[in-house]
Amino acid sequence: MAGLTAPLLGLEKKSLREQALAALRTAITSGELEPGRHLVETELSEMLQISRGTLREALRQLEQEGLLSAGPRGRLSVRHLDEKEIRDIFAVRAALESLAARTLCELPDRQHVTQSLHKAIDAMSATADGTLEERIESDLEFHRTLCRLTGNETLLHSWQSLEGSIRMSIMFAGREKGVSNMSVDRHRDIVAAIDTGDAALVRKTILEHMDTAAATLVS
Amino acid sequence: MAGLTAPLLGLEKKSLREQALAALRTAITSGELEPGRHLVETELSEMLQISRGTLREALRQLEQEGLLSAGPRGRLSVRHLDEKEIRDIFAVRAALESLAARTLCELPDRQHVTQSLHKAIDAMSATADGTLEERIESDLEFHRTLCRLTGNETLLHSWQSLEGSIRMSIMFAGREKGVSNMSVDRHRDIVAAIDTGDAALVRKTILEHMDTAAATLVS
DNA sequence: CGACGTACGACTGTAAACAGTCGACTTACA
DNA sequence: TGTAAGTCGACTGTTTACAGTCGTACGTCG
Repeated sequence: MAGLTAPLLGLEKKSLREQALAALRTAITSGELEPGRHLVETELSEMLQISRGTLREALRQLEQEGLLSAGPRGRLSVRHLDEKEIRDIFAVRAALESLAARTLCELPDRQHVTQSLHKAIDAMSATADGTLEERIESDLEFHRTLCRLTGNETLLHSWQSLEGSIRMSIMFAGREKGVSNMSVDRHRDIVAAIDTGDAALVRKTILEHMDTAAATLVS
Repeated sequence: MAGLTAPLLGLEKKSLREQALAALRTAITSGELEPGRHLVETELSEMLQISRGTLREALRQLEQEGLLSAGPRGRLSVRHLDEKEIRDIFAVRAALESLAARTLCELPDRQHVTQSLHKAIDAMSATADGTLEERIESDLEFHRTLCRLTGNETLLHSWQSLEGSIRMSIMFAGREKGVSNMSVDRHRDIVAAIDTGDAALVRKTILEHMDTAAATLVS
């Protein structure tokens, strides 16, 4: 019975709160709920067919993820990201992923690490001709894997807290700029650097990658 | 009428949710709610004299801050930190504060920055003979200020998301180890490094500071 | 004409009630 | 005696209802 993970676990029904959370995240990053838009609880709750109480729990979570900003009297609106904020987000992201990469260098079996990362890169190649959304997702998947492989749960959690903001940055700034910034080769460079085990090189590679990405979005 | 900020804003009553949040944070970090303890919503809500709905919103927030961990069926318990997790937390903290310090180096007016930081250090000196809690608070206040002064809201937010975990680490691991790790001098070194504007030096100083702190807690 | 007041509408804050699920304990039966 | 079915209690998930607050539009009085 061991090793039968995913398929059987399909029975576990996600709570409405989680479903609402996912739906709202998607709605926001897809632009269906445009930045600056005021969110009215009663409206949303009947759109999503859930009660306000349940909705509010999801909203709190989104608020803390930085996708929503609170105005006076608890008034929520979709966060608007200006160029400075995007730069700031990517600076934090760079710091986190830099830590991740450095940590991976010091791991005993880099074998498994680079193998997993190559798999993620292959997934990116597969979506290279897909929609913007698909390419963004596989790109983020790579970077999330980078953090997960460190085994540092706190690091992964911090990164995921930022993930929504990152996705928003790319989607909005990227729509006009015609982002092609998610090159597969760049990611191979990162893995190669990790493979060498040279922490300084890895750090440098990641920081450059982030700088490039951020510059593409705001320039 | 301009410039009359703080005193007049005293009227703003915090919502019950925020009060509950603060109360629970305190209860957890003070050890009143010991690690591993199961939290029962109905119990807490009547302890705090608030409804479950309001409480649940606060719990979601604490969950995301990493102070609570979710078991099966949404069962919440106070998170227990082992030594690896403490090291992981401090690694992320180091990455964030390293970014903060580096950013401060590149700021136009380091005058104002170092001035504010010296003020925070003075506050630390003032509580040097106080209780463990007081010293921890003034220590965290210094590091929070470090992040705030960068002007990078995302950085500050990420750091604050970690703050509860940091406080927990110090309180629990520190209780037995008799933490004296919050030396005022160490912090002066950091400010001095920032004052030089040498990013590499600053980074090194911060990382050493974090290493020392983490080592004190887990060794 | 302008300042003040007032009634109404729109939302959020908060509370209380209902429903479903899991575990523990008990009981019946082989 | 051991095992399976059944019942009870304890929680969480979710919904519905109520209260309070702020803005707005309109009306009144100076």
